[in-house]
Amino acid sequence: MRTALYNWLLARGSGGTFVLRIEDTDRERSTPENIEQILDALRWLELDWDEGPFSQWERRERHAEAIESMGDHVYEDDGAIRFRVPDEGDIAVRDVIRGEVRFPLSALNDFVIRRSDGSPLYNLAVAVDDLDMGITHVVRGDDHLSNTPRQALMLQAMGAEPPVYAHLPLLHGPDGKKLSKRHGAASVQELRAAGYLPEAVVNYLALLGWGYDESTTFFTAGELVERFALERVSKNPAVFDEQKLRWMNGRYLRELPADDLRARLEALLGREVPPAAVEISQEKMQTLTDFWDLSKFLVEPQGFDEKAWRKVMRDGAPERLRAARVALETAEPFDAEGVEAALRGVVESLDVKPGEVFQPVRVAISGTTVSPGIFESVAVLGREETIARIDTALRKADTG
RNA sequence: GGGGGCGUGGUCUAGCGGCCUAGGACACCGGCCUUUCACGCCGGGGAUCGCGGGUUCGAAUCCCGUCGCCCCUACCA
Repeated sequence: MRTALYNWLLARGSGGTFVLRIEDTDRERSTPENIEQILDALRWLELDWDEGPFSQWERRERHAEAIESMGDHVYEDDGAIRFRVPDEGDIAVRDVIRGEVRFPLSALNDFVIRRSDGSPLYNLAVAVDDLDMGITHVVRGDDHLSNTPRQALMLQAMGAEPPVYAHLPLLHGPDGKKLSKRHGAASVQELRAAGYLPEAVVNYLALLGWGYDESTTFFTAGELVERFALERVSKNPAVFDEQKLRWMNGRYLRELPADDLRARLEALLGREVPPAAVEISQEKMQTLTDFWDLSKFLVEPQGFDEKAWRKVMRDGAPERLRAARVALETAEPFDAEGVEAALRGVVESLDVKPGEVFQPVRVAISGTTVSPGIFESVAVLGREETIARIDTALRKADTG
């Protein structure tokens, strides 16, 4: 995140407490709304931080004072204030990821730090903030590296030591373009809505541009705090790979206790979900939103998917379905084991392949060819509902 | 144009002069498991480490050059 959270966070890591400025990526001034969005995202990710005061763009007196303190490093130009960059020499920026980066001053023009209308420009605002808030670390996107000498120059002119910088490699989308709020990054919100778990997102993000050793892939938040080091962050931009995130999310999902998973599903879907449905879907979903696709048929009848119907309901399938119906009418007990015994009995007596009985039943109750385990699904649906849906399917088979 | 940054399989990475005939993960392909789809397990293809020189007994790792991509060069952030 970058520009302008314009506030600081207290981050606690193994290295102790340091004051960090986090900037978000869009090149627009932060509004209270998008600051709130960012904070909301940080809360969702369950990062450990304390919010500091926000920067005040409208601190005209303070900015005037700062400009004053820069003496003849600044001058007026047609109402605006410019910073005077020496013609010779160079300035070094200390960056924990890139090392020491030197910029020849001859390449820098005198730059405007305050507009003629009195408003501060970004470079001035952050330099003053860094000084006033005692910022020790600035962690932001690589696209700001070239801006750093200007900020360091101002800090120097104000008689202050520049903070430690860490310029993170930028993230790109699969399209190769920079990932921005509208693509994936605002994404923290979008990722949440798409059914990703915060712990999986944190784990995946940590691995984008960083690796601990040659084989470790999974990290708890605690391990990350302990092991993550800005010094080890890679220097080159990374492509955000949602497939890998999906995979990782699935791994985290399957580790979740069933009631925890259900609570998260209910929070996301905004409705109650049957514990049994969660249990039988857990091993098949990769994201929370997959659950609904997988299990909505357990909550209410779904229409038949035409493709699935044509693929399964042919070559005597209705007859096998009828046989299954009969067996299920008397299956006892009506749980996964009982249902399995009944349906396997049908398979045996008809002398067909298991799938030839199971698939028609699956389509009958779920409308599709993809669902959780068939015995569990039938058991969760209950005898009455299962029979009713089979009857519906049989009627369709007769008429269609 | 000037300045800065970056360059390991399709993707994310490990690697910091010999343990690299370049390791792991996602994706892909094949097999096993199997009631579908997944999961899981096993196996496979795929990288002359952007390119060219140099240093060295030895380089992905050090140096130089070169090419490509990105950033800054705004009274944007």
